[in-house]
Amino acid sequence: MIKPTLKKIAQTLGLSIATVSKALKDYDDVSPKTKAKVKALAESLNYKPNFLAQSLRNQESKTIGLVIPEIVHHFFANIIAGVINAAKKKGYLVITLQSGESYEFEKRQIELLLNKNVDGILLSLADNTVDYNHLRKLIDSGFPIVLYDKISKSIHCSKVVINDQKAAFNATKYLIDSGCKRIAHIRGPLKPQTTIDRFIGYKNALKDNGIEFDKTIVFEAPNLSLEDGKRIALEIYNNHKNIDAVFAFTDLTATGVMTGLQELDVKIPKDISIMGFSNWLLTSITSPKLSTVNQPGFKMGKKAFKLLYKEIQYRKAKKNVEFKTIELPTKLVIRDSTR
Amino acid sequence: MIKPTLKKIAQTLGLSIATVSKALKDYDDVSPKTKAKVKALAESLNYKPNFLAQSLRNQESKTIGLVIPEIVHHFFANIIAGVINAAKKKGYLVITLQSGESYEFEKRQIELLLNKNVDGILLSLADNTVDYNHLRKLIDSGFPIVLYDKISKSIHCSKVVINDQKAAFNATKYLIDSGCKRIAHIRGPLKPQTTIDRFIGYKNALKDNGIEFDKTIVFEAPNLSLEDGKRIALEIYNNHKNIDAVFAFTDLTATGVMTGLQELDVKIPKDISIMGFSNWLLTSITSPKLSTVNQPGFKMGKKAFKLLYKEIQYRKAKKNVEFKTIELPTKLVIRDSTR
DNA sequence: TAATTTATCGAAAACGTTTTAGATTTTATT
DNA sequence: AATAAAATCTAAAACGTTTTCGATAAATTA
Repeated sequence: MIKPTLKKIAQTLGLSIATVSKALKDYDDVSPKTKAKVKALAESLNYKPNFLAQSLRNQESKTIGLVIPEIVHHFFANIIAGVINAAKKKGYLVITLQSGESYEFEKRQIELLLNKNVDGILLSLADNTVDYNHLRKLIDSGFPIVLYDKISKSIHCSKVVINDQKAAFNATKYLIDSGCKRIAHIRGPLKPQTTIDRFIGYKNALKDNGIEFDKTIVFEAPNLSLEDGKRIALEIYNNHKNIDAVFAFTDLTATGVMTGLQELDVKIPKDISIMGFSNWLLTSITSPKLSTVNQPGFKMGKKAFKLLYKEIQYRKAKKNVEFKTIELPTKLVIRDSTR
Repeated sequence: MIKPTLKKIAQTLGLSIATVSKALKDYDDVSPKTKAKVKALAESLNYKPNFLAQSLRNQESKTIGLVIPEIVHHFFANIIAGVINAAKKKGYLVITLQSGESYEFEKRQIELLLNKNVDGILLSLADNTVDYNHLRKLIDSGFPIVLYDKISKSIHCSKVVINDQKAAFNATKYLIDSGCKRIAHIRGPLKPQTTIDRFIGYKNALKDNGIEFDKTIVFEAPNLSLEDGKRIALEIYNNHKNIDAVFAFTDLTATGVMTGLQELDVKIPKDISIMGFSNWLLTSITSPKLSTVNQPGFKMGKKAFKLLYKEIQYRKAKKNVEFKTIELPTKLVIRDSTR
């Protein structure tokens, strides 16, 4: 009923706590006989070391913190799953916290995690985070942090990202190669690096193919919502009749544009090609099915944990850690919303 | 740089650790003057008590475990968000684990959480869990557990659910009231109570309205996937031409049926009405938009935590806890896939 | 002034583990 | 048989708290 401890085992066996502890960990200054006795009793009592005591003594909690902008989000949910999956394999547990895309929350959540003595933190920057001093201090103090997805180039630490520029370049190039000449782009919230990079990729693809960049057909979707997309659809229909393709920052907005245009009797992809980004579940449900760029969330979560784990190990061994940035490959997924 | 402790504060102030500890907690056997001194120094050093030490001493970790069948799932992601949100308000952190709908995993995850000294566990049963002894033992030992969504009536503990029977009854009744006479049902995996209850609700609605139950138009979707739905669409088209409505266990399968039928040139909702369940994001993206039953995931997560929290408090105070089952209301969401 | 009460502090045990350093016993060596 | 070496064990400190209980000092009462 009551949880067995080293003390109890020691008492019933007439040994010291130290010997019991060492017996269970196969120290070689414990005789085979006592080892056997101790292990047998521990087994029969179903002894499990008290984690809190271990953590306190060893100064490591075998727990990491994961702060996520939005949990209810296909991509981020995949990341959570990937992190938990990889962590479990190394005996780590994951405390998940939501930043809600707010800088203030982000700061508070990190503090919470630090007070909880997590061994490391996985973080994706909130959209409106622009002051990185809280992070820099932490990193300088030697605390293991790995940034994933929404990173900042000005923070010096390990990161896991996709190559947004390249992905956007390829997506745009596909549209061009399929015959589109006037390609609109829908940007996300302005601050994140992802927004900037996809925009650059888009522009580069235009330039490389001799298409002049026109800022009047770059729209903004601050909420990345379906409604944002519908609003932009109307805008396109009313003021930019000659647009023949839309490359959107994310699938949901792309879907909004597509359905919005369809309601105005625009034919997809005959009149306008639509390209999304992320490869959410919904892309295979829209009609026509949405072409998009696959963003490997699960894998990103796994890689991010692995990087963090390595850093934790290095710190423990007092070895020098050198920061690394892992770039995960994306893949163009062509379905039926593009020519 | 290095984390301040009670010891350090005590040393620099020439006090004992005990006094410092008590000063910070406003014990009344500490003079106002020393209280002020201690608090001032603690503040300036940004002292935060070591959580592990507190937990070990107080025998509570202020952490709960959340085991979820599938993280990448609109409904469950909402639950995670709800739990984390409610937990944060009470100073609790959440360790999330995935059971992957496997009984074996479920058992192992619970053990993991127990070893981690969580103060309580929130659990949704894996689809193939049929042996509840591991849970019963835990509950009998007085460990706080709250079951949510996928529960078992034979486990005696607190629960948070929706009234699946009633929800299914209302959904089916809506189809009947709108003129449908031959209504198919798509069941989920057979074991979970939710599958059973929605099936009962469906049957009851038929009976109450003088429609004979016909088991040949009850289909099974073991994976609750889009493909399951498409397969069933074909089956309906080939062998059950007179079906004029489908009530599916979940939105994704409903969408599969709908698109499958549309590919066979069946008109939705003119020829066949489609009703889903859960109100996922995708319901407003399908064409036509899917009618469904709203299942309040976020709220369910919140309520589940609150119930667990209460139980933890009661246990600590050694008060008697009486188990409670909270039934959350669902709502019929009528869109365009039903007449 | 002596006795009593009250205010203020600190020593120490406890939570359950890990690990160092030393103690004790056993075995091997001469 | 005496000594050295090896094998096996334990005491104790440490991780950082919390809390009980006793000690001391100050204030009050008689």
